[in-house]
Amino acid sequence: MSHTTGIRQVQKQKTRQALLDAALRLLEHQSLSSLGLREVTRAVGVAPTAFYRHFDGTAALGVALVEETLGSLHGMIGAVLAETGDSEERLDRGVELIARHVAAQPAHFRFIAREQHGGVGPVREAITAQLRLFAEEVAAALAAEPDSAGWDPADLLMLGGLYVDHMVITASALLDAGPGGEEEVVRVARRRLRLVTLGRAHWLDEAP
Amino acid sequence: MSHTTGIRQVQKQKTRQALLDAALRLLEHQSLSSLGLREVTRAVGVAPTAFYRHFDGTAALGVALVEETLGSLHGMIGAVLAETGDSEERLDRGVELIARHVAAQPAHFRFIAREQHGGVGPVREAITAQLRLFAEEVAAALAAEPDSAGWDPADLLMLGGLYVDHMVITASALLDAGPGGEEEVVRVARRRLRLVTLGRAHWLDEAP
DNA sequence: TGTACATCAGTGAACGCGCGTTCACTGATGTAC
DNA sequence: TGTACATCAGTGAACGCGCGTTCACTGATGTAC
Repeated sequence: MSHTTGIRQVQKQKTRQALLDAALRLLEHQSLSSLGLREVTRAVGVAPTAFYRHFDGTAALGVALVEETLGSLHGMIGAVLAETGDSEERLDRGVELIARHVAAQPAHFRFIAREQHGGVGPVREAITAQLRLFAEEVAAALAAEPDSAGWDPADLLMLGGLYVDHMVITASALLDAGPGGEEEVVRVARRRLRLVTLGRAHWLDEAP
Repeated sequence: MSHTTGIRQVQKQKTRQALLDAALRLLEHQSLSSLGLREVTRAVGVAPTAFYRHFDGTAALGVALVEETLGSLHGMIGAVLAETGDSEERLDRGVELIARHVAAQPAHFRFIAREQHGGVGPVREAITAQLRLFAEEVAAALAAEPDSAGWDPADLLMLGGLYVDHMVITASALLDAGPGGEEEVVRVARRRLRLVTLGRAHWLDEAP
């Protein structure tokens, strides 16, 4: 049986986390494909070779960062959308939730936006898979609403994907906006969401 | 007075274009920040030092690629949107226009999607500026339609930006989809656009 | 048209540098008895 | 509890390699007269 609280495991975990943190900081101003293994270990203060005790290479570290950023978010968006209140209130809360998360972990979301279409295949695939999961969660939350009666499940997934893509775009726009421009970004993001919600309300008006 | 058709200028232009073409091909599987100057000159078959006769560095080459990709597209989208026919027809044509362009120049659009949030500042800024121009052009085209009577110009720009972001997302999705998945991507993209158009039709229903 | 000089796109050698990866190692932590 | 051995996270030297950039150059093209 393995001790999960042994000094060794704790120390190893600490070093691993230090590597992730240092990499994330370095990735604020460059992309993963140009991040050097030695750059990361130098920032942490360990020998370059120590890196291999934790990751196969920088691509594997990138995949771990994807998990760290998006893994903890599952369920949160669905929870907000499942709250009571009218549509407008809920989407306002959704935008605020995203704004809060982005503000709390800006570097994480910068990384996701940057690597979503970046040059490192495994990382790109990990992000795509996570965002697909979010789209499905949002679709499931939407399906539970009375407004969604009569909707094709594929169209609900389409809508979920639209919300998720909007989330990523908003996060990225918030990061690109200076400290002063954030309010404007949030304002436009809300109006975009309202337009989508209006379209949703009239989706079944025409023949399918 | 400078001869613009001199043998020298023609040859220089050819080499410059060869550098751009080679770089674009190399960028299909990596991002600009990891692209090496020597890699590009090697692919073209000139000495590494020849690169400096044309570009300050790979960042400057990236900015030139942005211009090459998006510079020629101005006006085209606005022209499609300004055509006669109902909204649905026009947006179908818009999606087809994008699909055709992406299919015709896949590497160019891969590059734009990849570097839109990439690690090279000047390139990111060039792409943002070009996309902003597109959003304004779309907004201007929309403003000319009877449907847009009573719309706040800022909201029209919001809508234009929504269409442009959707264009980029669709282009990227088309590239990520295998040869078989393209139809599904186009189908979903059309439904997303229809939903946005529905929202647009009911935008003025509520009090502003 | 012919000649003499100027321009400048592309060359090739050379440089110092940081990279990723290998390897045998060390010494603290963990385990068996 | 104490001892003897096993594990394994982190070390540090070493390697070959390709990188970006510099520099003085070459020779075809361009220009002046």
